[in-house]
Amino acid sequence: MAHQILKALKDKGFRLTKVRKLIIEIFLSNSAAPISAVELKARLMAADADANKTTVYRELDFLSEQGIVVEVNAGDGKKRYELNRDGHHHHILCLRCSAVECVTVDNCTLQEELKRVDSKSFKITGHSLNFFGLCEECQ
Amino acid sequence: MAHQILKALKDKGFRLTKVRKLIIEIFLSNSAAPISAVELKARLMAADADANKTTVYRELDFLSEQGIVVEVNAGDGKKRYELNRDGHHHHILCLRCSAVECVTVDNCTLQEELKRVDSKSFKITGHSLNFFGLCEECQ
DNA sequence: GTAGTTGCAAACGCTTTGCGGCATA
DNA sequence: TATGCCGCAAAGCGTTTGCAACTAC
Repeated sequence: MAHQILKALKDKGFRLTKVRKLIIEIFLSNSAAPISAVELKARLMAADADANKTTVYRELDFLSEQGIVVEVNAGDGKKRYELNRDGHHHHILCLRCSAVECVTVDNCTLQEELKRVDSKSFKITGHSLNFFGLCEECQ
Repeated sequence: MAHQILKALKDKGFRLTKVRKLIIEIFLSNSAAPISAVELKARLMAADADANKTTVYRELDFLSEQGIVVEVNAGDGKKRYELNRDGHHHHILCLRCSAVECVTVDNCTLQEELKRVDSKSFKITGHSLNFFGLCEECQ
């Protein structure tokens, strides 16, 4: 799993540093929810790989540019990232604790809306759907 | 139009200052797109009512608490606000210039998704749907 | 007069940048 | 060794807070 990503990076001439490998590993083993830079830094720390926050931000930027992760906007002022998986999905956000969860919507009914909206002057390339509410703990 | 809002505020014991009245006026005459604090400050300046940025932020907070405006998250790190109108609607965002437009979706088909999602541990109270793309000028 | 409101300055949280040094290939 | 990567410090941006002065009612 990780090998494909690592190999692809190496083939492009990028280096496989300790931090980079660990971050990719963390993303691979963290399918549940998008994580922020601060959270990622904490995870690295917990894994005995204390990386500077600048490095974390730069690495997230890098992985995003490489299409390995994608930015997820939770609307709480923090950027979050998750693995760039194939499946189109959306997110649920807790209004109190800002927890984020992924939701798989079997058959995204937004396609009709998209067509309707696209007739306007805007050229639509994508959409994001967020559900807001309270998670189990915060209810 | 404005009178109702102003009267309601006055009845609650809040004061109708020059800046507050002007901001409400600006929101009323600006149905097209949600605006940010910085944009609002610029509009005030243009109307010969130079308000401090702190005041602008506080006033937006206040109007939001009073339910007169609602926060709109464009995902560009800036909070935006629009009049709290009855109609449920969504937004289109330009990926290049961050312009925001409102879209009225006749019959929001998200209700089914909502029910499906609500069965999970999250207690869903709302949702936000944003379309991304390029506006006419940026294409 | 008394609360609600304002401006100023300073701080905040998250993110980015500049630069010298380090380490992967 | 050469380029990519790193940490540190500092700055950037949008936003918030503390405090004293002000003003609408």
